[in-house]
Amino acid sequence: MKIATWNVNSVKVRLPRLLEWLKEFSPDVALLQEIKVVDEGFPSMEIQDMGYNLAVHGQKTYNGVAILSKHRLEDVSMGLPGGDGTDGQARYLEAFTGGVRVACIYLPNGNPAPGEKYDYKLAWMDRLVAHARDLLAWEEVVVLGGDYNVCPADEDVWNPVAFAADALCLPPTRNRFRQLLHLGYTDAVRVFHTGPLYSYWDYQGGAWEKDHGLRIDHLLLSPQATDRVTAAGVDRTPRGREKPSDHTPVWCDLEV
DNA sequence: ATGCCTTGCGGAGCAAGA
Repeated sequence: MKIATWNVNSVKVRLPRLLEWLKEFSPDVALLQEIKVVDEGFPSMEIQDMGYNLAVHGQKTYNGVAILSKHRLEDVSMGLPGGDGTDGQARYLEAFTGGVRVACIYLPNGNPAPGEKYDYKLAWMDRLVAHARDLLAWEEVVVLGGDYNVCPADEDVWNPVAFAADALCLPPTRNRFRQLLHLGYTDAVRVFHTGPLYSYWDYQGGAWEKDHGLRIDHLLLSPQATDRVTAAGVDRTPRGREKPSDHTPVWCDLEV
């Protein structure tokens, strides 16, 4: 079962890229972030025609997440628990599909740090850690995938010195990501690959051509999912195409 | 030091991204 995450940076603009990638890569489950549309604006027809069921948690202009699955989507819930209903940003969507519980995460960027935005990021991460802990009690095959806006280690940054004070790399950010690992979640890509590996390249300054990237998109696996993972990686192909997203898909294969 | 690019919104030039 192939599960992939991709920050598409506007599902409307990226629709041709998305459709060709779905056809070529044919993931069983696709977790999309930054769709930047309200639910009614989502290109449901085109995607359903390719054999996918949909769960959409949209928002006007910013954010927005969606889950695409070839399997039935059950137990769909919008929003990260613990927000007291005050979280107006569409950044979290969860569902059970094909025997796997999947979360689609668009974690706040947090820049500039320090500041209100960074405080929001850290608070959001604390809520994620708490929810991730709760999920473990069910002993399910869980995949927490998405744009984490976290570079877990220096090897995930093309220039660690330049990014040392960035919200994606600051110690409080990395500490919270590490809490997820300490709970028992596994960074799928790092099971199979060592060394520098990126999932995002800035549009500016020819970052893609110079391979000036960051690894900020992740698939975290519960112990039950880790037992079943057979492969994982980054699919760089979509980033090199016409009108690309600045992110590229990250995927894993589970034997379920 | 700043902008570099891309998006949405709205119909110019910001805000936001990372």
